Amino acid sequence: MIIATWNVNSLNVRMPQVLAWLAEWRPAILGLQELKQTTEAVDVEAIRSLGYEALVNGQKTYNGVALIYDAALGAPTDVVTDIPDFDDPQRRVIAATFGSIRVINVYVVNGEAINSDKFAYKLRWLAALHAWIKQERAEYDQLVLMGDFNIAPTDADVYDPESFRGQVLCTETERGHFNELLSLGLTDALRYIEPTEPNYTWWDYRAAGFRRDRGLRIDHVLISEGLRSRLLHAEVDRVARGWERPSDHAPVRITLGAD
DNA sequence: ATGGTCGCTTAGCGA
Repeated sequence: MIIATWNVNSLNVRMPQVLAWLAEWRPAILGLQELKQTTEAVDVEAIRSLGYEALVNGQKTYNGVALIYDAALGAPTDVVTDIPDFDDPQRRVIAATFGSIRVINVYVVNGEAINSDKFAYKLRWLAALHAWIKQERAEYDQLVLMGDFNIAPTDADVYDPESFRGQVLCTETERGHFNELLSLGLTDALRYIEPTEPNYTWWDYRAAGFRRDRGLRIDHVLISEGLRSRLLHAEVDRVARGWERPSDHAPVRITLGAD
């Protein structure tokens, strides 16, 4: 089974691509970020027409996340749309349990610049996420934490590490938060499968970033031990990033074998 | 060369 994450940068614009991608890859579960539309505005009927259902946590203009899942999986349980005990008007979280697998889909705060209020918000957000995931890890043996983390974990995940040194997405503080999540017993699936390839997931629209392969690996799929034993494959789908009118992010998908 | 391009909403912000 395939599980995937994709920052679509407006679901309104990207819905045709999402539908084409679902039809091509038939993932069991697809986490989306940056819907930029309200829950009510999402065209769930189009998703249903392909045999999928959707859990949506949207808002107007900014943020917004969804979990699209194969209807054959049946109804998910324990749906969560907020980090517990963390007051946040921004819609950045959707989690649900599908059979034995707990899936948490996040759109981590970008943070703008290291001296900004948004960066302070990012660090508070990551601390709250860690506390929550610690609890979830205790409760669920098979857990997926995926999404747009807005963190490049190491210099190997950056096309020009020197130019990004100490900059937002690449600070040691953010990388520390990412490593704290791994310390909860999670494995970076793409790094596990591909230890050395850069595997960028985001390229700036500006200055022909994709054509020149000036990218960062900031979208991740983290899996618990109970799923690492089932991990067969992990891959960045650069083809979708090359489509007409693309998102600035590529999908990341992992393949799990049978229990 | 210190910008560039998208998307949302309509001049400026967020990424």
